[in-house]
Amino acid sequence: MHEAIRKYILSYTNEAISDEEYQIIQDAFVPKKIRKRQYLLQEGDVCKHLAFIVHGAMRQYSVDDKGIEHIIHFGIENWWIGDRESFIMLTPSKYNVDAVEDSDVLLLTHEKMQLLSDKIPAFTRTFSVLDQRNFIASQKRIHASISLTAEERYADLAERNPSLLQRFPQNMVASYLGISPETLSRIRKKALSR
Amino acid sequence: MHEAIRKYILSYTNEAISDEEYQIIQDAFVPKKIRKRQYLLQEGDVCKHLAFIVHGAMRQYSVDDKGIEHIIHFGIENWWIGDRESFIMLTPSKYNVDAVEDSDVLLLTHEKMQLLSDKIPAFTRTFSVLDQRNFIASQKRIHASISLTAEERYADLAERNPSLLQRFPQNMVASYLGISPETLSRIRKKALSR
DNA sequence: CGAAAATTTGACATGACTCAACTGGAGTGG
DNA sequence: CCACTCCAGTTGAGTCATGTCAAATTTTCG
Repeated sequence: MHEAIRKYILSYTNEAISDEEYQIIQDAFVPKKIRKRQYLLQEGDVCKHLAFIVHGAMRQYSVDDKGIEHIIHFGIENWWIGDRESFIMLTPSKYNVDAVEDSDVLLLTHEKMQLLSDKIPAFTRTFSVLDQRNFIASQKRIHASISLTAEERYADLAERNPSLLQRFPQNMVASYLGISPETLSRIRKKALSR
Repeated sequence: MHEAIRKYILSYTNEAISDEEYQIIQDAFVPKKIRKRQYLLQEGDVCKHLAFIVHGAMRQYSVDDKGIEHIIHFGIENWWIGDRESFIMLTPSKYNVDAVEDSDVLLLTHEKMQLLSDKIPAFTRTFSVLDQRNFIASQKRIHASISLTAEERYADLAERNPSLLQRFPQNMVASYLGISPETLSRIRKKALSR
């Protein structure tokens, strides 16, 4: 299981990881199985762990006054999930995180993350690159949301992240795009006839 | 002018900066004046500098096929501006960055940034905190855009960032919120009568 | 197989956009 | 310093994209 995180870090930095370092990493990450529909984080709790998804599919979402879910983040293999705001600030989260498929994750607490950042340069670099990529991805998503129509946003997602469309049910994709399930259904129908 | 960046870094890390370090920092940042309407970055160019705004107001935006501008980022004193994607990936930018008021900025190239990251721990930490904050801010903006109405998004911005409303003309605020200037005008009128 | 959930479809409502006209203030040149 | 222009902002009318609600259909899964 821990092998996954090793490969992941190696994919971000081309310098080697020593056995000692690998040991530290192995101690820092706690493996956990999360069954479909089980929560990793519930609204109101402080997000104590970031989770590295080894296998499975998860989502981060809020629920509004009307009981409607708004998905702001999907996670599949080799992605991280968790509420960064709550994790860093130690404030109660406004979000829920749960599993959409049975998932295997590696949990990392804030303290362990500090530890890794201090002791393992390759890890520091990995996280800094990750932050940058996240920033860029967020920027793209914001741009899409203020400048594209629902239809264009769907096409954009289909092109950029086709795997998400296969992995998550359509109503969740609609929520992620910020449109109603009915609208997404109609958009897809229209897209087929091309 | 460089004093501003020193104060800025100190506000992010409570450890001191030595005179040598300060010298390195001073060498890394190139001051520049940018007049209102002048470009810092034009679509198609690679973003060679991130700019730290010492004084002034700037914006980052794209222009669509219909010639409509979509503002994805505002910058005022003590904020950074530039297209991170282009800056990091060295790809041509899809965005323009220009000054909304006469501005004083400090320019930082990618190489200088690497240099500072390597040599000055306080700087590394500053940037890592900054990335985290950016990530959190982006997350909030995405959440707002998929779950709130135009009216709620305006109220949200007015509460979170009132200074932007005073600094930037209304049509730009509308663009930033992803709504038409007319709609924003109506929303404000409605908000007044409360 | 049967119940529950997801998706599709239709009819209708509405928030936001577009286009156009009007208003007022800021900047410019004579 | 005034007259003129220009641009931002406002307002109104009509349209369109997307949402809402409800019913029908398909899929999933116990």
